[in-house]
Amino acid sequence: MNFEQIKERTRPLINKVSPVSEGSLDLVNDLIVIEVYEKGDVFIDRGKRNNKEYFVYDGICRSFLLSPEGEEVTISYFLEGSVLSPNKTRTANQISHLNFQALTKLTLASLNADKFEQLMINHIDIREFGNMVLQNELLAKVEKEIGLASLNAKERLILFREKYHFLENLISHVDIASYLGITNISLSRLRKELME
Amino acid sequence: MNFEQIKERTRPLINKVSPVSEGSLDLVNDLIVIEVYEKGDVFIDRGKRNNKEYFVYDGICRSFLLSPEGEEVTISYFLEGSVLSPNKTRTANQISHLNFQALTKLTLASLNADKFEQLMINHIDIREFGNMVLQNELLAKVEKEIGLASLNAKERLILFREKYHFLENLISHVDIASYLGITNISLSRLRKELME
DNA sequence: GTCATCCTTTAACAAATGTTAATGGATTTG
DNA sequence: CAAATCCATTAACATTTGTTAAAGGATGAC
Repeated sequence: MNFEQIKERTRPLINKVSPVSEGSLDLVNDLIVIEVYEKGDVFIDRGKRNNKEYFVYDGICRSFLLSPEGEEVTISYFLEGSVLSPNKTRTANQISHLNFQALTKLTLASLNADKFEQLMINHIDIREFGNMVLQNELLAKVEKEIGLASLNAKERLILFREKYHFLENLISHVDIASYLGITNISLSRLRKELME
Repeated sequence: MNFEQIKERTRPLINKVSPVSEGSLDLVNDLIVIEVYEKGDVFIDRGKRNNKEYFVYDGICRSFLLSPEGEEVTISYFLEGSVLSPNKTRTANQISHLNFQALTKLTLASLNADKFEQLMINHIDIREFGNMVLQNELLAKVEKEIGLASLNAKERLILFREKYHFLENLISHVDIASYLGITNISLSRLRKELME
């Protein structure tokens, strides 16, 4: 992928969040390195060092963690054309506290997080973009939290479908169930119930 | 409260998160305005403008939202000596998407968020502090999310007690139950069960 | 001090969700 | 093509959690 191709992929992705000037777009694109992963690959490991920011060009991935019982809990899904959680929010001292896994063939743009932070400091539009990513991230978390705290599983599944309808036929139901906070058996029951 | 008194209150609060130089501490303290609220007061309203950062000097408060069914859901508790969620994470266009309520008599240090952001941009130690606040905020959310998604109510209550043991005799059980994602009747049952 | 109010507990029953195990379909491997 | 593997579904039963209603206890108003 050459610079122009990268630029044309990055532009709508950034502008969807918070538009930046052409010059700022160039500065961001200068940092981009393309990474490609296969379905199932874990590309960020909890406990390991990571100092990158990521844009999702193609494919779907998820963040997950192990519960105290050792089961994988899906925290978030990230779709094509979205921005991964900001580095600062998923690392401490550059050590990741989450795992990220490709759920399909995955093409990412990765950027050095320190250099991107410098761009944020020096350019108000890039800063605005970064802050918007952060806000959206938190908003999504609060929404999910409210769902988990105040809705039953059926209502959560209905909301999930509104937001991620296409995922249900694409992604393991075990993953989706852990995202919804239920077992995959319960998920299966609810799917049946909602078909009638 | 005079400048020196404010400074001596702010110093440990900030240093606990990420230490800053004496000069930076002065710059932060220059922005501080003291606010005092009574138990029950809602001091940030969802949908209303807010452009402040806050430190909790004394007392306890919570953030909450209304569920689709119109019930209050407690999102987080903030204790004495802690920093409220960063403005950027709880507002969009300066409009708050959360409510914040004093659960006891409450003394807050408030700071203009734009001026504080400028301090973050210009001073690396203040920026580190701000970023640490952000990280801690997200970490707490992810922890809670995992709890809600993978533990049953009894296990969540046990974790809550480890983290906030003193709150249980101080705060309405209705609030705590909504934080745990259960009804107050269930909470009462679990309390009894855990006493035996 | 008594009444009123608010909060917590308890009880009885209903509904939702979990657990374990078996089944069936789809996909991959050899 | 057959065997093996993985995943979703189903069933039966146990457990957890919710709902509604009533009762008890604490607190504050008058």
